[in-house]
Amino acid sequence: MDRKTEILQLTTKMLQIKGFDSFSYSDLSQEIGISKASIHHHFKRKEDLGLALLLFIKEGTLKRTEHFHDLDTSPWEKLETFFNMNARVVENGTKNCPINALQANVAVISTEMRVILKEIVQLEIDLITSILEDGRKEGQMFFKGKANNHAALVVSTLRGAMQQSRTHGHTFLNQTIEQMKINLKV
Amino acid sequence: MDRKTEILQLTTKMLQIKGFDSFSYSDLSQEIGISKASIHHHFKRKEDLGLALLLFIKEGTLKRTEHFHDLDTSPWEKLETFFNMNARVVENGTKNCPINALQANVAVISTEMRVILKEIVQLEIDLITSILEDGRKEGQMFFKGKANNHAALVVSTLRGAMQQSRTHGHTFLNQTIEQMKINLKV
DNA sequence: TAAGACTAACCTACCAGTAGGATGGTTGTC
DNA sequence: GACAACCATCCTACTGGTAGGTTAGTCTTA
Repeated sequence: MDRKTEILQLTTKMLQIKGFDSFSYSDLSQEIGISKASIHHHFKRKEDLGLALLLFIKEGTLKRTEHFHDLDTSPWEKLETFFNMNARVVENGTKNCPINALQANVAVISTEMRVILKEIVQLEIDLITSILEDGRKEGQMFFKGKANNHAALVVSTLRGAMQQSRTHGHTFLNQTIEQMKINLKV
Repeated sequence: MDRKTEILQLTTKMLQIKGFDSFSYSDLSQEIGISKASIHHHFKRKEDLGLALLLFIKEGTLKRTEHFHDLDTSPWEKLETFFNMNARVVENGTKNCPINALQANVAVISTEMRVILKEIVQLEIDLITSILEDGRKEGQMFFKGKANNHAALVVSTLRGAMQQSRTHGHTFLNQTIEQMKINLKV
């Protein structure tokens, strides 16, 4: 793995634990074991690092989204996979969801970063929209109103529960996901 | 209004805009128009300020919760008041919900702060639980499973949507609240 | 030999926090 | 009423430390 990717992965971790404004180039350099100036060599300014991070996350989200479309499983299985993937991110309790972390820090990140952040969230909403549409079409899922609106609700709930789990523990997240599933049953 | 309260109110605002680690005593002193040392006089360390802030927020939440119990309105009206109150907090788009901000910063706040933060969230869940129970008992609301679990879901959704509205705008929050209300209709 | 990766040493700006003192109002005592 | 003791509030000036960022130069590899 190249250094740039290594830095981006560590940055993701730092973002999840501390937030964008609360980790430093010094933190990164110490953990990786190279000098602070070396991090600056790869990402001149923290703003550049932030932008690269967002593109890194977006790429990952895009790949996962495409993977979902290729899957030959039922809407229910897809939805559950999506929930499990997200639950795993905050599993050990110390890490926040990167999207949540960035949205909380919206005031201290650049406009460019904000644009990509919005695109990432939209990718997820679109994915859930198509899963919900398929689920309803096949008579496996039930919900009122437009699929798009309900997808926005599902993503909001998941993100909110991931955040609440930081104080209320991981079982809180699992219970909330369970309740969402109960609500979607026909 | 005394200085201490003035500082706490400004701290709440700063927390909402920047996050707990990203505003400084210097920020506070400049906005209020007294010296940095004077802020330290009132709150010796930032940790003390943080703790006082949590107690300040908890007191406010407690008062509001009690106010709800005294209200002689329908469960639906209560729920709507609760939603509107929260929506107003993030209305102009620059401010985050303080609870969200603190949960995102859980790693950089003290254990004492975390305990109170959890209590505040629990107060809200308990309030919504009783509103939902009343609503179902009176045949005005419909939801599956336990009221407590659905309340956790409602609070998570609201907090999540408040956070998402930072990138997706205020209409996103309104639509999500609307979808929640649709789901609760009999 | 040229480019990429890396480094020590440094810069300025800002951070939380402290020392020591000025101001002005309140309270107790004669 | 006058004086002293006090106390909350505020100030200037400072500390040690860390932030993001720069410079000028070395090492390594294709």
